[in-house]
Amino acid sequence: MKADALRGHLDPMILAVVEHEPLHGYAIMEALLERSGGELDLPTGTLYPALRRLERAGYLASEWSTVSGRKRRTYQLTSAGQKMLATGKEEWVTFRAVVEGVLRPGQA
Amino acid sequence: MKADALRGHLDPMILAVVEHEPLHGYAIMEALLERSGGELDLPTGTLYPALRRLERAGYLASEWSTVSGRKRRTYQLTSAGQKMLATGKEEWVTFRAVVEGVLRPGQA
DNA sequence: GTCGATATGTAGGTTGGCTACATGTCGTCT
DNA sequence: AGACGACATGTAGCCAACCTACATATCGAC
Repeated sequence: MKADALRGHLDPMILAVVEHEPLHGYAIMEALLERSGGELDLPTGTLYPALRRLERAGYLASEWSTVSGRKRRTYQLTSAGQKMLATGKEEWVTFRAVVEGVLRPGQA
Repeated sequence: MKADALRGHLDPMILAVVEHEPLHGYAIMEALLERSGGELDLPTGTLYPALRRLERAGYLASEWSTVSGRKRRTYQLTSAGQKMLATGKEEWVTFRAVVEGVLRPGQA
């Protein structure tokens, strides 16, 4: 998968994995990897700046903790984040329709 | 639809509309608009540089003509472009699976 | 003779995902 | 003891591509 393909689609994906349970960065990485069937292996230079961006925008809130000697920053969805996620899901459906209308991926 | 969403997906879409008939830039714009149900209205500052990029990369070949006093540059798919288009379609299917695996767009 | 559709193009800004680097803990194996 | 891999977080700087805004020109209709 090309790198640029993610542009503009990563944010809702991150919000989606913390929708039902707060997770820390590393766990978010693992969740994305698992939910994508091993395809989405984000470098830390992508994930951590994205998390800070989403927090600065008010879609996530974070809290530090220490688990067995390791520091964790756990993120949870805010209510603004919940709205953003809903919007993102709708936009994805539109986007998919646009691409498939043009691409007709089933056709040779 | 957010601007960045297109990133990395536009190239195969352009190749797709000239797959079966060569078209000039303006006609490509209209074809994209029509196939996307009016959603994909590309600014010229996006389309024309993209066409030149695709030609420079060897996926399109162009030819000038004049139709009722107006100059047109008509693009057609090369064999490399055909391969690229096929690859692009496959990558789209993968990408869609990744996003939907993470997003679960049907769920509230 | 003005305006909208047709037609093509460039310059420059922005942005977000990437590479590469930096730091530190913990458990396991040898 | 110490080396190594998994766990855990982060920054600096690069770059591609999509965008806004601008520039140019023809044609038909009003």
